[in-house]
Amino acid sequence: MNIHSTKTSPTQTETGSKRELIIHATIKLISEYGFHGTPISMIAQEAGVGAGTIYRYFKDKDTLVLEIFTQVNCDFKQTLLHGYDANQAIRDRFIHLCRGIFLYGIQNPYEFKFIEQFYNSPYGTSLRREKLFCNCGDTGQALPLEQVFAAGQAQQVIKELPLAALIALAIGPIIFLVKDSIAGLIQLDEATINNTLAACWDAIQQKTGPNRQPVVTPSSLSSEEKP
Amino acid sequence: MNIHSTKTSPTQTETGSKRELIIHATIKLISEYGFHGTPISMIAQEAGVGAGTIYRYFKDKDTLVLEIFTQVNCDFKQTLLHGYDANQAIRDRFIHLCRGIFLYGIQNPYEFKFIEQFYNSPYGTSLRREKLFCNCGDTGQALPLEQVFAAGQAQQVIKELPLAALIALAIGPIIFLVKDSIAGLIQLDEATINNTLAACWDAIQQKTGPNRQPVVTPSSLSSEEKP
Amino acid sequence: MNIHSTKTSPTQTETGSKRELIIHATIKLISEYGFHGTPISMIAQEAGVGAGTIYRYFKDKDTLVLEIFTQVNCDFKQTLLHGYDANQAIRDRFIHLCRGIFLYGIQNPYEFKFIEQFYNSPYGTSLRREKLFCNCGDTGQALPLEQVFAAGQAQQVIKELPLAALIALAIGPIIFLVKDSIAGLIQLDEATINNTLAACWDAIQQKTGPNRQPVVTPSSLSSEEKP
Amino acid sequence: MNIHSTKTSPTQTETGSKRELIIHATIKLISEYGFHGTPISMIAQEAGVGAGTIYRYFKDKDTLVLEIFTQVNCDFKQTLLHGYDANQAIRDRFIHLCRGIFLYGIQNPYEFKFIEQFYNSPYGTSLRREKLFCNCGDTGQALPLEQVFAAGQAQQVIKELPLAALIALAIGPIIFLVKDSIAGLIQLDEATINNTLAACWDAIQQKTGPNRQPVVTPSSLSSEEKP
DNA sequence: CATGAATGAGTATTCATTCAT
DNA sequence: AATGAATGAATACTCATTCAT
Repeated sequence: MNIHSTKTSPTQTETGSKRELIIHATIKLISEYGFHGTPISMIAQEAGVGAGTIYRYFKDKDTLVLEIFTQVNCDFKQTLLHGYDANQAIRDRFIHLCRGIFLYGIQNPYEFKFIEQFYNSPYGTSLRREKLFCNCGDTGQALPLEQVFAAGQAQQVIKELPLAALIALAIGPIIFLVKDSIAGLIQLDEATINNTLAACWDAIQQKTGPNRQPVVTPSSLSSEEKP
Repeated sequence: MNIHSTKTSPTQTETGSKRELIIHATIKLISEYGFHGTPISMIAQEAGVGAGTIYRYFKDKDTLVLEIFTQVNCDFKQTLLHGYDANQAIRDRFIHLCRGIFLYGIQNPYEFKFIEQFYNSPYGTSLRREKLFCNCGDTGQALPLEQVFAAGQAQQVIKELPLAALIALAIGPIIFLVKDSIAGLIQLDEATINNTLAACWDAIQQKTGPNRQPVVTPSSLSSEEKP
Repeated sequence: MNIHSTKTSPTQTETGSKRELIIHATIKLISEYGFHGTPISMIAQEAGVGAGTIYRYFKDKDTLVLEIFTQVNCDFKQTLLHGYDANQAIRDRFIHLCRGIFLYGIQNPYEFKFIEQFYNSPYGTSLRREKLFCNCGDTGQALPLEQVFAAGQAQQVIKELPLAALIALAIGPIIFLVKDSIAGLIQLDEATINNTLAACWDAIQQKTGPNRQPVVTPSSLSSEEKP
Repeated sequence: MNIHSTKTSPTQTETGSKRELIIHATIKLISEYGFHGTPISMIAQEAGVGAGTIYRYFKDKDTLVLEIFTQVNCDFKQTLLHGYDANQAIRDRFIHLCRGIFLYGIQNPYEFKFIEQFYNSPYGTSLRREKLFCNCGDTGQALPLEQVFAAGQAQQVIKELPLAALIALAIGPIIFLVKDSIAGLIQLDEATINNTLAACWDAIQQKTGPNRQPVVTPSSLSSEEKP
């Protein structure tokens, strides 16, 4: 399951070994230097294979990255679903999925940054983050986090916000924090993760009590001032 | 500082001189394709100038981008501080700053994505997002959002989370949503903005009432259980 | 006569002033960096004029250099003839001309190196050093040094060597030494100059005494060894 | 050191591998046009290789030229020492070394001019011609020609002139003549070479007989006359 | 006349891709 | 299958030359 543990033996009898080496090298380097900042020759060197060899496994550089993204993204999604129980309470399901993102990012920093790089590139403009949780085999059914939100709204435990906003409130802070963590700006201990997850829940949960507070809105989108 | 004397020339497209044309083209293209994905020749074409002309205004490509970033980032920060009153309530100040990010992103999509690209590039690894709100002239004092958080924690209206986490909870969702908005995935009306801002506040505010709920933590970072 | 002494006044009323400034700058820079290593812009800056101005005085860069060479070379030749008396003894005439080269090189290092640069460039391949002493207005008559050599051979005071060889023996050492002097590798005092000139004369003079010595010539041009 | 294994391949032009082709082309073109006057593309074309290929063998243009110079200069020096016997008479040793320069220049015109170009370029300003005869492996001991001069002066067969002057008198004419020869201005037969070498010896040898003649020196370097 | 901003052809260098071994 | 030498198109940058002011 862990991609990095493939180093079984020094001999190259392992089927697909080279392919894996190439994939690892690509993820690592592109996560750091980006698509255009990572020459094929660098990938070949990091992978310990000849440059020409890469073209035996992938048609060209674009295909290489696209295929790797598909695979990594799929792994990522499946990781999230591991231990997921659709019958749990809304909040538990929410926390489960979001914690999964946290953990995945911390444990797979290269893959995490690779995915981010991809979404920030022209490639990722069409595909969008909303599809982050699309099913791998693509059965077409609604995605887990969306299901949670929909169910939560039906039960009136989650705010009546557009889906995109809910996703942003849930995922935005996590991506942000994981990046900082990978950059070494913060050491994410379990307490911080838990508290942050709880805070994310606070952001989206429908509050019932009297401490709701309206937002003052000085109509700032339009440039004309009110008298 | 401006090479051209900005005299309003008879021709009409002349608005802002070649330097401005180059800057605009650079922001637009790099915001979409990134630094390495944007050749100088492409910038020249988009700006409608000769490639050599760019080098009359900027020493090299690096300088071009760095100078533009400095300027754009400065504009951005000053926009945020416009109308900001440090004597207002914590929540109001928080909402003011965060709304500013929203509005800036919506009104200046290229600049917004350009800043994002920059922070995600090797350039931006040292500079970090935490410094997003640093002062332009750099008086050295604590940054506005950090001040709000510090003051809020002192007043016990903001959660006791690490600064990085608070920033993530505040800014993460906004960046995420603005990107989706720029990508055309969501139409951000004022209600959505306001509600999202309120939700961000919910994420960081210290709750006092009885509806606090602990997070179940299945100790997922380390494999060994704590007794 | 000295080109460098044109700095009469700071005001630019001096007719032809700009032209002279350009010529000075060109000689200085090309003597140091060579033709391809000296951009027009650098010449303009050194001369303190606009780049476009150079094209008011010279058609293009090639013409600029060619014209300057012609002028400098002419000045050089005329300098050599200053005080020259065709009625003096062969040796005196020889020494006079050769000393002139020495002095010219030491007093006009930029011009000297400029001429050298020119001869080492593709330009100078057609023109050749044999024409170093050609007449300025080109009256077609034999050149001074050649006349000296011819007269000397007629009087049997100069060796029966090809003209090119005599010129090489006379001028080669001087050029070599002046270059070293300009490079700061040797301080040329008058004694050294005089002694070197005397040595040059020794090289070409027809020896009459018994201390003539044949050269052992192991036929080295062809690769086959003698048995 | 040689990338290619120099195996004699079936094709015929393959002599010397791409690296050699590049080196030859570089020497030929730079000897004619100089460093700045010789684009990489021209070298590639002359060598019959792709421009990119050059960079497989040399880091950049500077390295290309520097490496070639080192090699050519080393070859040159070793050629001079071939058959050299430090126990011979001063004059014989002198003639041997100087003849070597002659022959090398005639047989390797491109290499000869390449070396000249190099010494006349900004590169060669630090390295100087005086080091022309430095040892390849650089044992640090005095250079052959200098040794000859020193020994000759000790034996009072060579004039008491500064070393630089002696070198100039010895080498200057040869370089001059070889250049003319390469330019096709003179056909150097063995007699001319031998006689020129003898003349060079005449220039530096300490004369003992009565035909020494003082030089009239009209104090030309400084304007003030000595009393 | 003088200028220097503007330009595009030209230069050094890199890199995705191919192909002979 | 695997390699990496070879390539040329593409990229950043320079510079001779022009021309509007």
